[in-house]
Parts: sequence; structure tokens; C-alpha cells
Amino acid sequence: MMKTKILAVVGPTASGKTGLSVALAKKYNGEVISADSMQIYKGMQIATAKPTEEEMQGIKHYLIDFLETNISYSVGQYVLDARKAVNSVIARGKLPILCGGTGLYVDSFLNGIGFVDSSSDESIRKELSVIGQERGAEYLLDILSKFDPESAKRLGKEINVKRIVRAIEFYLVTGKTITDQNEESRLSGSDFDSLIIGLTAKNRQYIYDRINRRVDIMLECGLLDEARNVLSSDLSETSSKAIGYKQLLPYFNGEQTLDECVDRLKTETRRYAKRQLTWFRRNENINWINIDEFKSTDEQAQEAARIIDEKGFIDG
RNA sequence: GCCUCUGUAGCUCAGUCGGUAGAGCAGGGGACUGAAAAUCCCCGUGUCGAUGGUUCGAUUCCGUCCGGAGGCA
Repeated sequence: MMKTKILAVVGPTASGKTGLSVALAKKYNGEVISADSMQIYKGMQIATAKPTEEEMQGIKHYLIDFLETNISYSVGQYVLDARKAVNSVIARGKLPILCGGTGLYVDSFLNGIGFVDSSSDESIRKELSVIGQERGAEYLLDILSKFDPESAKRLGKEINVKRIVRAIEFYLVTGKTITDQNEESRLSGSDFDSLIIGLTAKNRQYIYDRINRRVDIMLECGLLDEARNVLSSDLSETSSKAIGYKQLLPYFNGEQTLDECVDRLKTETRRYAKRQLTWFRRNENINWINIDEFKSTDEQAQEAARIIDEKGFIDG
């Protein structure tokens, strides 16, 4: 059976993914499926740089702006939702274009990672986290090593309580070790024939300058009002992690100046971009485009088209 | 003009009773399978403002100069 062709645009925040994916959608008769863990939320428009009507230019976008902020979300759910979205794009006879900066979502989906239904239990997770806080990571590692010494050994190199908790939680809920699950999850393999375009820059500073500038623009566009709204609403475990709101809290509480908070916000965003680059860099299948070399969306789209052509990705 | 303080990493500052120096922040590298915009691991050589002197040896002590802050006139 023929594999499904899918184009993907990845890169750090503020690298211009939205513009490029829309340009490519127009050129190749495509529709965009977002791979962004925060743009899914309603009411979080400015801080997440969610594409506006104007930016979408009539191109249909999936998995954006559909979830209330009090609902949690996860990779497992994303993979399911993205699958549906791709199916409906194909049903409409169009090319699916995955676009986003959440590396875990992109890779899990493109590589066909299989997630087990109902393998998480928030109350168990909370309980384990409390135990971790009270008795330390070593204690949790001991528990884990009783039934899954392999992952205990792997996780023992770091003090990452969150991952240790998940490993134990998975076992308690499913009776299967996370080691086995991780192995099985890769078995089905990908049913996509994907071509990935990555946006980056020769000089990191170029991206950082764009980030700093974009935060200033966000403020001009009413970020403070949006933040006040979001912060006063009910936030889930997932949505509460968004960058752009919590950093402004000290200002709203009169503990810090707006400038101090904005600097913090810029710094957090820069670090996020750095982590994204680290994530994507290890993927050798990405075709990189330097945005400090191909500065405009048009130039980037042309370069992308060149790559697509060179790889013979789209026939006829 | 005189007096005092000050000049050390990109920034804020420690420190060396004379043997060429270290924290925080920023920054860099990495990991990553159901919170991933999360979580975690690793990384500190810089004409110690410039120049002369004392000394085996000066960033450290002394002189001069330059920059910054304050005070007195």
C-alpha cells in the first residue's frame, strides 16, 4: 500500500513557520495541521502567536483553537487527533502539511508511535509526585527498579522526578513496564512518506532578535488584557504551562515592574527556542532552511519548493 | 580645583594578608514516548582599566594617567 505523503514545517518559535506553511499550502493545494501544544487552546491567541484569519489566507487549519483552557491534553491525544485531521485533508483531495514547534508531537505522529489507551491516572501521578517531593527521587527509583530495573537505570542518571513518576504510573495502571511499552510503540512504524522542512538560522542571535521584537509586538496587540483573562480563568495542567502569561504575574501582583516581567518573558521564550532547536537538530531527516539567508517567506517557499523538487517528493 | 569611593566574565558583583581568579544571571551543548511552551543533565581563560615602579613574581602594594560615582568649594 502507498504511504501517505505529508509535508512538515518545523522550527523554533518565531522562525516563520506559519507564513511558510501557508505559502506552501497555496502552492501545493494543501491544508495545514498544527503540531503545537498551546495553540490548541481557545482564548490564548496573542501569546501563542496563533495564526490569525489574515495570516491563514483562506487556508484551512486543523487542531488550532478548539480546546477550553481547563482541559488537559497530551501527545497520545494529539496523535489521534492529527490522524483524523490528516484523513479529512486527504478525503478533500488535498496535501496535508504538518506545521508546528512541538517536537514531541511532530515526531510521535510522523513516526507512528503507538500510545496505549487510558494508560495514565492523574490521581496516581499526583500521589507519586508528592512521595517524590517528600522522600526524594532515589526513593522512587528504588520502587521503579523493583519491576523495571532497565528504565530505573536509564533514569537514574538524572534527577527527573517527572519521568520516574510516569514510569511507575504506567506500570501501576497497565501492569506493563514503560520499557516494554516504549519498545512496542515503535513496532507499527510510520505509514507516512514525509518531507520535513526545518527553519533555523546560521546566527542564533537572528532568531533571538525576532523573538524579542515579537514579544514587543504582542504587548502592542493587547497581551496584557489577554493575560489577565487567561490567568483569571481555570487552567489545566497543560494550558497553565504556556509561556506568556505566568511571567506577567509578578507585574499584576505589583511585585515587579512591567519591564522586568517582559525581560523575563523574552528570556523564557529564547530558552524555549533553544530547546526546540536541540530537539529538531538530532533529526537527520530535516531539510534545513536558514532564515537569515532566505529572509522573506517568498524566498523560503522557493527554497522549499527547490528541495521538494530535488527529492521528487511531489510527482507530476 | 581639592577630597573620597570605584574600574575583575556579556551583566551584577565576590576574591586574591603578593604566587595570573569565582559566584549568580545571561549564554552554550545535550537528553527527551501520555504535563513537552513541560522536565532534567553538563559547561566558567577573562589583556583582573592603562602605564611606570618595588619584588624572584603584581590583578593584589606604591606612583601617574584615563573612565565612572559622590562630596567639598
